[in-house]
Amino acid sequence: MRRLEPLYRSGDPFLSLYAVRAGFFKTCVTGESGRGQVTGFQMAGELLGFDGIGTEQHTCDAIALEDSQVCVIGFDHLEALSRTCAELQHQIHKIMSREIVREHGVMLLLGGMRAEERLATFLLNLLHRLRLRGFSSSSMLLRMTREEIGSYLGLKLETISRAFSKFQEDGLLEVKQRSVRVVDEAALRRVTHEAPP
Amino acid sequence: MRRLEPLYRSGDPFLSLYAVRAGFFKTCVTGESGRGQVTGFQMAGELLGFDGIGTEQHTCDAIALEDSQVCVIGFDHLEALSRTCAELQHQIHKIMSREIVREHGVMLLLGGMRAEERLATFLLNLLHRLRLRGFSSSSMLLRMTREEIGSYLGLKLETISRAFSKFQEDGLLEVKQRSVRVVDEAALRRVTHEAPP
DNA sequence: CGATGGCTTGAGATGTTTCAACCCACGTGG
DNA sequence: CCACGTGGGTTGAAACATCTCAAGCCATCG
Repeated sequence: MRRLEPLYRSGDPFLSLYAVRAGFFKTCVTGESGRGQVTGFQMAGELLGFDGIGTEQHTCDAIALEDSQVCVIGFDHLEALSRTCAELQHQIHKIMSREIVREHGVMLLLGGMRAEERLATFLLNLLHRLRLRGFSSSSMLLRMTREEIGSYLGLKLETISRAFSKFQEDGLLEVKQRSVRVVDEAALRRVTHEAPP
Repeated sequence: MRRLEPLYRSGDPFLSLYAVRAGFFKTCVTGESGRGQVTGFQMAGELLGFDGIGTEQHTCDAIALEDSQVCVIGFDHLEALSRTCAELQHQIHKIMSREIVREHGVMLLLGGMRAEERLATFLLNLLHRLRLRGFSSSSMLLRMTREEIGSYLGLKLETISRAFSKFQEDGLLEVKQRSVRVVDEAALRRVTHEAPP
């Protein structure tokens, strides 16, 4: 599928999970008040669609941020299969549990952290996930806009932009538009650890 | 179990889920930086412990906010059982999915709402859950402190206190310590809907 | 009855948002 | 091939919401 195309939208009937085979997605919810929020970014190897199981309808939008390929996993089929394979069954539970825990982390971030702390946490998380996939360098090409990062982190795009500039001034990053090189990873990590009393 | 006793703590090995039979709990995570955050409140009929499946260890603390009783559900047992009963299996998936969706809602709240909007949303959600349990009145007795509400909503206790006072002044609530009577539910709902552009 | 934990309220400090202007990179069509 | 339009990004100054600090109040319990 092509960039900016939706994989599914809030309200669509839930039939399948999707494994990202290649590409990059964002998921976003829209509240009653029309306000929207990015709830996550998904890259190759990650699963999408768990939000729909509870209500038989998807409750958020999944949008491709670059041309992508997904593997469709019929959920009925998956449930049937997992009844015959305890290992598979357990894996499903683990993946959903990890999603819950990941969101706890986001709540911690949204609930108490400063802008720079949020961005540093976000960048380190991205870096970590890229490394798990063998991109062991410290450079990355962001697939999302400042606005999308801001939405995810509960900040405005201007604030994200300022934080990037600050990190660059302080020699933690080299930022050229969407490309980010982590110059001083230890210092970036320190930013996420310093807690104001 | 008695008030303020932990049902489980972060780091405890994961063995079981817990169904709240009676009483009231909070769950809270603690980040690297020592910062803590309440991630949810659970009342009778709700399930606790899903955070532990992914890592075989609990990743947050569950604390009783009043004397409570839980039903322990061995997870191995539950998985075995659900392999023989598609209906049960599906229920488990649904419950976990709903937990994920609930957290999306909290992210929306933490990411973009104003203090009063957050508190109004929180109170309406509590009211809703109490009504599902047959407490159809518009009064409730809060089981948590202002500080715990604040932690959950990403605000300081003083801000919660001020928001309560404001709602009282405006005739939306009657607040006497922990007891809250919703006087104008429609107006409270309106507070949650007005979005600043 | 005094101590304690929880709650309220005020005033000033702080961090983020808002508004506005401007810049830059990229792609398109003349 | 260049000019221009557009979406995304940067930066500054002022407005705003929440936090911080501090003082005081109220209920509960030993």
